[in-house]
Amino acid sequence: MPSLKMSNLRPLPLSFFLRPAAQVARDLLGRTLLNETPLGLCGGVIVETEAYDQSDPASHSAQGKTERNQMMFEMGGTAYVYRSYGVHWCFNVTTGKKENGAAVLIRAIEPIIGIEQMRTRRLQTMRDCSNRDLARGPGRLCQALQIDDSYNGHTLLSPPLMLSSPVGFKRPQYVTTPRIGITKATETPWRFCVYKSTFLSGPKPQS
DNA sequence: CGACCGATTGACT
DNA sequence: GTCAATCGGTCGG
Repeated sequence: MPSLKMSNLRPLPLSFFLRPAAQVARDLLGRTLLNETPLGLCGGVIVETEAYDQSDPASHSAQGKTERNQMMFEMGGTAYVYRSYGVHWCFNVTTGKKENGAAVLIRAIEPIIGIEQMRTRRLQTMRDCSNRDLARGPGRLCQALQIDDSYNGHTLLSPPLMLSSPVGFKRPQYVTTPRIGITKATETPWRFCVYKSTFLSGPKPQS
């Protein structure tokens, strides 16, 4: 069984998030995303991220602030949670200073802690769910970790929802690809994937 | 106001 | 491979 000591439970500091989104997206690979729910701690290791910023036509922030995207303009380290296709939640962490309008979408984790409670939530909409499918994709990840709009605007610098480093953290090898589901604009390679992880969403980034 | 689209998913052919 | 679910944003009339 995974150890509860997988993470030191110290959140990543504000300074980590006060950088360009692409840098933060890359450096979040291999970190832990944890949520303290009524059923206990759950979470895992981040294996896939995407960066968005205000100069990017595909970003929600490209057209300025609205009621829906306002949290994307909060200080780095703030949760931005939005509804996708009217059905799913997607979880982002903002980067840079207030009003910067940049964020990193967390697209997939390798589940480590609280696997049973995550499976319970996923089975509410699935007949069957392998460990691999618990949090592979932004909507699935939010359901597994019980992240919804009540977390929108919440700081990630303190519990219950936190980003931190696993014990003995080392930056993993990674690859970049075009982002998933983007049809606007000239696409930039702002999707970051842990090399050869089996917990990635979408098409395989390497042969 | 109505039509269409999207940083998606899951069931089905 | 196809397609529906479901809702806020955006754009045209």
